[in-house]
Amino acid sequence: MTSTRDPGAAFDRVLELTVLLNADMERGLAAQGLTPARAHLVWELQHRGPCTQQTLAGALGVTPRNITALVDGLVATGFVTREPHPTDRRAAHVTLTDHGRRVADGLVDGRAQAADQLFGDLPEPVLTGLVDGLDVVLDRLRAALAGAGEESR
Amino acid sequence: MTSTRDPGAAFDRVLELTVLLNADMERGLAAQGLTPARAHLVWELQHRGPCTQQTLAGALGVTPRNITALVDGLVATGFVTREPHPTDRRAAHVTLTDHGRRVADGLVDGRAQAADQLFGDLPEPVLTGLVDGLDVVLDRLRAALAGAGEESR
DNA sequence: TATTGTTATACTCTATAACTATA
DNA sequence: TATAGTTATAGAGTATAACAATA
Repeated sequence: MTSTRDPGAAFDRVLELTVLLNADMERGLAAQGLTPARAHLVWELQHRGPCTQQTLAGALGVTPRNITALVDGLVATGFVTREPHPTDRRAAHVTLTDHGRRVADGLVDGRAQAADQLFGDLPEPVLTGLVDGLDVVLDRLRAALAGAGEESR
Repeated sequence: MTSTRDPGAAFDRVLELTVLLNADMERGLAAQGLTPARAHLVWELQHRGPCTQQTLAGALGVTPRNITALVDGLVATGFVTREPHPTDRRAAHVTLTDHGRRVADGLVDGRAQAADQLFGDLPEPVLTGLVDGLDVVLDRLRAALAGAGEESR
């Protein structure tokens, strides 16, 4: 018999949470006319201000070529523009449009609302227990990933 | 000042967990020669036994056309075969190869190991607190998604 | 007439490699 | 010579629509 307090049960819950959370976020982004990859770029842009595509490639962890494609899409849909870089004529300055900035603000708000909807008004011991548990699991996961990174070096 | 026990902090942890977990799973699957979508199909196939592409389309929640592509890829890489359906000559019976079955068994094991690595040997109050918190959050999320589904009807 | 799977077409995300313009 | 971004090419996942074979 399987307990609801064994490692497998906890893992199942976390997996379901990731699936549902992902679905929820994609739905919200699509309503704004954004894909997850494009939203990520918009998000970075709002936090860093206008920057080059190289910078964005580093921030998103993808190739410069991929950034070209993402920016193309965001330009076509009116979220960003490619401005001339003030000092380097090779580079482009990617900049949020007014619309892009409004949507980006909405993403920040939406994130706060989602956090509140899911975790607001939790009885104090429940929230504390959850956060403590997550911290332990996150530490273990980071350690495991770092170890795997070492191996394949 | 932001507490580490507010809704935003909990949400941040959950998001980081989903990102890291996803990266870890993709890495493991890639090592087996599987993409997430193909692994999902293999997983279903192992739990249901041989079945038609229509059935798989329903199980994975994608279009039949997409299943054609996924099965093409899995046939090419030796995980499954398309057998003639015993009774319906229109349909294909998608079946795991020996290799596919071995890898699928490995996925099941890997999942159990991951659960143990992340959640095994947790102090009882921590595991209990975590599972209780996740249950509450999952309920809220399911309710929110159901509500959103209603609206767009 | 309805169902199963495929061909045709298209969009998105992603990568590598070769190339252009500029530093 | 090195860097920024693009063109060229490719693979994977996803979708809709039209069509063939079979039920």
